[in-house]
Amino acid sequence: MLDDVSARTAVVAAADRLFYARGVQSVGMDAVRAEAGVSLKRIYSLFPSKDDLVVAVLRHRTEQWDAGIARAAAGAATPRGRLLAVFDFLDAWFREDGFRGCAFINSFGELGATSPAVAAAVREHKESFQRYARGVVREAGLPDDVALQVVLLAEGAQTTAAITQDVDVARQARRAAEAILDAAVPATA
Amino acid sequence: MLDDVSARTAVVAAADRLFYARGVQSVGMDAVRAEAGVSLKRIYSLFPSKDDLVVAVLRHRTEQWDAGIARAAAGAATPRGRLLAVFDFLDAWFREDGFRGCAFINSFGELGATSPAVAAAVREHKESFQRYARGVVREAGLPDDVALQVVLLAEGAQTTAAITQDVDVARQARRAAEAILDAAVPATA
DNA sequence: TACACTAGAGAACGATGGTTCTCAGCGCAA
DNA sequence: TTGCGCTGAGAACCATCGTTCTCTAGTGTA
Repeated sequence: MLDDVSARTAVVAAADRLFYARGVQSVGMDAVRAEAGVSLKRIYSLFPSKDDLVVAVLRHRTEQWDAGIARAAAGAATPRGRLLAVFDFLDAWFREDGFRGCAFINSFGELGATSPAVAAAVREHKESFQRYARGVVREAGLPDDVALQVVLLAEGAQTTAAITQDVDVARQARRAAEAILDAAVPATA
Repeated sequence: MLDDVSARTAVVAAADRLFYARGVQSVGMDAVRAEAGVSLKRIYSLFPSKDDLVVAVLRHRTEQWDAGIARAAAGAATPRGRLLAVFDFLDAWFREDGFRGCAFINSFGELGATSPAVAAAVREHKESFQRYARGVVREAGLPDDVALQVVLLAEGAQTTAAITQDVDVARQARRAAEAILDAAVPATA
């Protein structure tokens, strides 16, 4: 028998896999039960409703995202390098089997209009990413606007890579980000 | 009584409004019937299945998108201006009531994994937009890569504007595009 | 008037979903 | 051993959905 923490973890991981691969509404709670190996009763004692489970999955994804970005940034010596590392992180992700775009964007499109909790979780995640970018941009001594511009490239890369399956997207996004950063540094070339 | 063409148009328009506002799976065919004022029997004689209706809605959106982009581009004298006009078009759109992101991205996230027809329609639309950008970029005498980079900004702007409701996104995307274009012109400042 | 045909309203159908309930089995305290 | 409480498996429940069917009313024609 699993303790609450392990059961919770198993359910979230299973739901994440299924929701990401097929979309939330295409996956029944029974499929989650089967994938997680945790009874429906238990799932509903851990999460009051499917909506709460979706939110838990998104929070879990936020943690993974943050960790991935941090790991990529750790290899860079400068703020500029840390910003561009985002695109190397994306590049590796886009090449993974089963990559299907940004789970937050997908969930927002599917449920944002009908579930305020999901919409809020998505917004929170995207705002947190923008805050992160802004922090690094400031370290680099560049204006805040640059952060949003780089973020736009990262977001666009995610949806475009998902839809077109073009494996080159992250590299192009990185080069565009370089151009934006170069243009933003006070003319000291 | 409506002839087939008018009925088709009414159904597509109604479905478009509902699907865009709430997501596809959250809208039943009965709601489409009520909104369009066309009987279920008629709808099913016009579209073999909901999936086909979704595809028809997407094709209709593609036409609207193309027309909007063309209209925006018509006011610009240079290829560079036509490229940047995309962001003015987006800016006006983002400010509309009920703006909820790109219908193609939303549909792809929701149905891309389960409906090959929807996935194909979305891919087609995005590829067509990339082709358009590539054409204008070539007119400007710039390398193809620039087109994809500008497209990434436009895509990122759409999802970010939808999620954060930040009204300034299109302007920032435009400025980033300017930086990319400037960086791409052979150094003749 | 009688008839054939069509279209719309909405009931019906079969499937599926989220959520709850039942029940049989197990561990454990006394 | 007896009985209590908890658990998992899955049936049950109720709503909803996509799709089809029925029935009624109206139209045009002879």
